This record gives sequence, C-alpha cells and structure tokens, in this order.
Amino acid sequence: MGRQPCCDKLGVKKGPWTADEDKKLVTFILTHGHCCWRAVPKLAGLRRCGKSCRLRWTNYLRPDLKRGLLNEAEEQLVIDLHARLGNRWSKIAARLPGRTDNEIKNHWNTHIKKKLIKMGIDPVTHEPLQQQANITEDQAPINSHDDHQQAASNFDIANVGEQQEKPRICSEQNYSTDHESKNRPTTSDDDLMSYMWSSDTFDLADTFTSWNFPTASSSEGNPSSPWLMDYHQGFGDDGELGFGRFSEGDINTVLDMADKL
DNA sequence: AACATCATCAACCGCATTTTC
DNA sequence: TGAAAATGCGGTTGATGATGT
Repeated sequence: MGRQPCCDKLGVKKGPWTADEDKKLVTFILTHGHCCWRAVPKLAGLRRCGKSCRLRWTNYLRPDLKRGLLNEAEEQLVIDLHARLGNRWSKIAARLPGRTDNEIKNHWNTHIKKKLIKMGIDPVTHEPLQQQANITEDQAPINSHDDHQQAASNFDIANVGEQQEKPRICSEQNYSTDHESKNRPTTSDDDLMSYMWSSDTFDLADTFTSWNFPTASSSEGNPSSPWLMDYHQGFGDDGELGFGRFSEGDINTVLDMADKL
C-alpha cells in the first residue's frame, strides 16, 4: 500500500495565487489559525494543496515578513551562517527575523553567490578560489555541513585581500567575544542554534519595528492586490501595528509569536 | 521595433523527518 | 514497534520583466 499524495491532485489549482485566494487564506488563518495545513484549503474554500497554502503563507502572506532586498548586514549574516550551516536555509532564515528560507535561498543564488565568486571566494566552501584550485580532486572537500564548519573556522571572510567589496561585519563578531567562543557548542546543530539564539545580535524591539510591509509607493515586493496592501499597511503604518482591525485573539496570537522570538 | 538572452523570484516537486495511531 | 499521515526542507523550474543586440 503506497503512500497517498499530500492532497487530491484532481481539482487542485496550481500556479500563481490570485488576490482572492490570498484574501481567503489570510482571513482564514487570522481567524482560525492553521492547526492542520491539510485541512486549511478545504475550510478556507480554496482549491489548493495544503502544502501550497503553507508556502504561500510562510513566504508571502505572513504579517511579520520584511520585503525587499536583504540589506548588507543581513547579507553578511547569511554568508556567515552559510559558512557554518551550509545550505540549511530554514536554519539560516530562523536567524533573520522577517526573512524566509525561500527568500534567502533565492538571494543567495542570485546575488551572494556571484558576489563571492567575484571576490574570489568559493561560495560552497567559503575558501579562496585559488587555494581551492590547488587541492586535488580526491582531497577536495565535499559540500557538507562539516566542511562548512571547517571552512568557517579556517577562513575569515572579512580578511580576504584584494577583494572588490569588503564585507562589513567580521565573521565572528556576530556571535561572540573570545570568551564566548570558548564556550560555543560545536557538536550539533541544535546546540549551535541554541547558542545562536541565546546571543543578542538583535532584539525584539528591532524585530517588531521591522514589520514594514510593501506599500503602494515601494518599488519592490508589491502585494498582488490593493486589499493586501491594506492588510499589510494595517500592521505597519499606524504606529500601533494596526491591530485594531483584528480580533483580540489574533492580536494575542501575534504577540505570543513575538514573545517567542 | 523585434528578437534574444539574462536575472529574478514565486511556486512546485520530491524526499526527509516528525508525529500520530 | 511499525506503518501511515502530516509537515518541513531544499533543489529546481517556469513565468516575467529587464537589458542587450
């Protein structure tokens, strides 16, 4: 007996989401939450797969998303984290509030990769490309977590010579002082992540005030419809997060989420 | 102006992991 | 304890707009 598909493929709509679908999904989730993604499309009146709904919500509709390109500090943080974690985009995204794994992955592939290559840095190992060329094939590192950690420990990206653009933030300074480095757990991802979360690179206030949503005047990340602009502006523009349009329960849910950050 | 190529990013697919029974 | 279901993750694709010829 084989495993059933995640959803009934028949009658399931694919492709870009319409404004109406977005509205239905947002309204449903703000009212009911998403206890079970599989059930969401049915209950929300959408002809979509639960997976698709989850993706749309996490990557585009979530109220706490930042829009627009990553700034330099964020970009540098992504580089540092990638050196340590490899292509584990969700773990990297967890460290950047308001950013999604998909967004970071796309940004890495379209911008950062090229930037690093231009700087003479291998985007996979984070080692200088010339140094890489001297490594024989059987000695060459493979793309694994351990190699990223190794690369990160061997190579301080901020000290690359002759580069066209120097990263603004030293690889280590996001995480620790020397004292902290000694205590940094390195044996497992969970340890690493809990260490990372315990540091205070950003604070909640910063996270909250960064809830800026696309507006009619912004050139990037325009929502697909006017109602979505209203929805997003409602959170970000009135100085009180615009919670008035949602129920107290919704507000509490969002505040609880923020508390957990 | 028309076409080709490139760049970007939203969305999909399939596999892995976790949860439930 | 194992199978099935649900969810999460990362790689990839395809549509679209920008840029070059």
